[in-house]
Amino acid sequence: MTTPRGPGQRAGLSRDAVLGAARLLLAEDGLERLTMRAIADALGVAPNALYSHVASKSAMVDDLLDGVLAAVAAPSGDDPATSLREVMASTYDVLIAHADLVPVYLARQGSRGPNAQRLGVIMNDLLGRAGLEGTAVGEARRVLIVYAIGFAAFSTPGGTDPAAVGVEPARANFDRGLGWLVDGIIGAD
Amino acid sequence: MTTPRGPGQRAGLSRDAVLGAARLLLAEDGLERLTMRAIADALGVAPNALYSHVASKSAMVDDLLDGVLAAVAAPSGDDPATSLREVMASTYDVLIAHADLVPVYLARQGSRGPNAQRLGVIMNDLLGRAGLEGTAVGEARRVLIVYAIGFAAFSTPGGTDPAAVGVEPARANFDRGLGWLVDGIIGAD
DNA sequence: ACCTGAACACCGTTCAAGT
DNA sequence: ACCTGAACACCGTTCAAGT
Repeated sequence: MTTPRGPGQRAGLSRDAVLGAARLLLAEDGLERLTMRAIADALGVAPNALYSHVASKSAMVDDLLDGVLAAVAAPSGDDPATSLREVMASTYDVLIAHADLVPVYLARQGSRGPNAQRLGVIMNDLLGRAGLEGTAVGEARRVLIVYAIGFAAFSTPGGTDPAAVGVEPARANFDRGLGWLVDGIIGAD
Repeated sequence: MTTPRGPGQRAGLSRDAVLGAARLLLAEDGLERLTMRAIADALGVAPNALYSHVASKSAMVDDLLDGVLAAVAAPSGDDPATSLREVMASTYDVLIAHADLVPVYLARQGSRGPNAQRLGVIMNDLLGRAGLEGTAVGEARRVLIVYAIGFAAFSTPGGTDPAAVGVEPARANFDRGLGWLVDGIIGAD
């Protein structure tokens, strides 16, 4: 019922509005339905109007990925091993809450955005306080990140997981493997 | 220069020919260029001709995924822990050799094909011989599978890996984390 | 600067033919 | 049964406008 816009008439769009619509669409319809045209539709604009606010779909998805990581809680306690388990478990929970994004995350080998960097610094600090030095820090960090994202990818509720036949809930399983890794990392120093 | 075919004239296509062309295209041009139309082009047929031999692109990719796993070597020795490390390392190597497929693998939560099943049986046997029982078997299996595929996803040569800054080669890193996991799995029984 | 209309170069897939 | 031509319902993105 609204009067259609002609060329040059503002729609009140913004970068945040585009990202918000994208997040909503992703949560409701999943990754396959996340198209520039669907986002534009949800915002009531022409598809190409989005390109005034985001450089490309790929760049937009990158921002979506890093934005998710903002919800990862920084650990609070003193013990590095406990904190390490906490931050990885929080990462896992956040990823699980955005299951559709996880394969994309893997495909792009993680994020390089501000939130990913923040988590990297936190992990480096914890690993250092746990006694690791030099290349061992990056090595352990990679193992932990790989494990958290990899496990999240295999814990999405939708799919029937071949590796999960007759297995306890994924979260308990995740914690168990995480414990093995953290013990190995700290013991192996 | 070849005489163009009309409708009804055979092109000598087969299911294996289609899969072979798909594999070649994937190895040469990567996943993004793996389109039904490109495969048809490589085979010199119309795009829809492929649908006489494969049900859909998705089913074809599933077959591609499982086919890759045929190259995973079955372990030979007697010690279950060593065999476990061997079969996971072989899986990792095979996945690395097909880096483009790894994110797809994650997105589909593994394969349910014959090769994936064969590996599952091998792992169950090894874990059983290592002393695991009941739910612990599936649990440990999932952790190992997740770790191998997840690590492979983060080890593709192309991308700049944020978790890999100042880190030793991926294979040595993989072996190290794998050792922690196998030790934890067997020690935790 | 922000938006539209139209277009370009693609996709996977289906359907009605032809042999 | 196997293949083609044509078409359908999509994609992301660009370019030349208009205000």
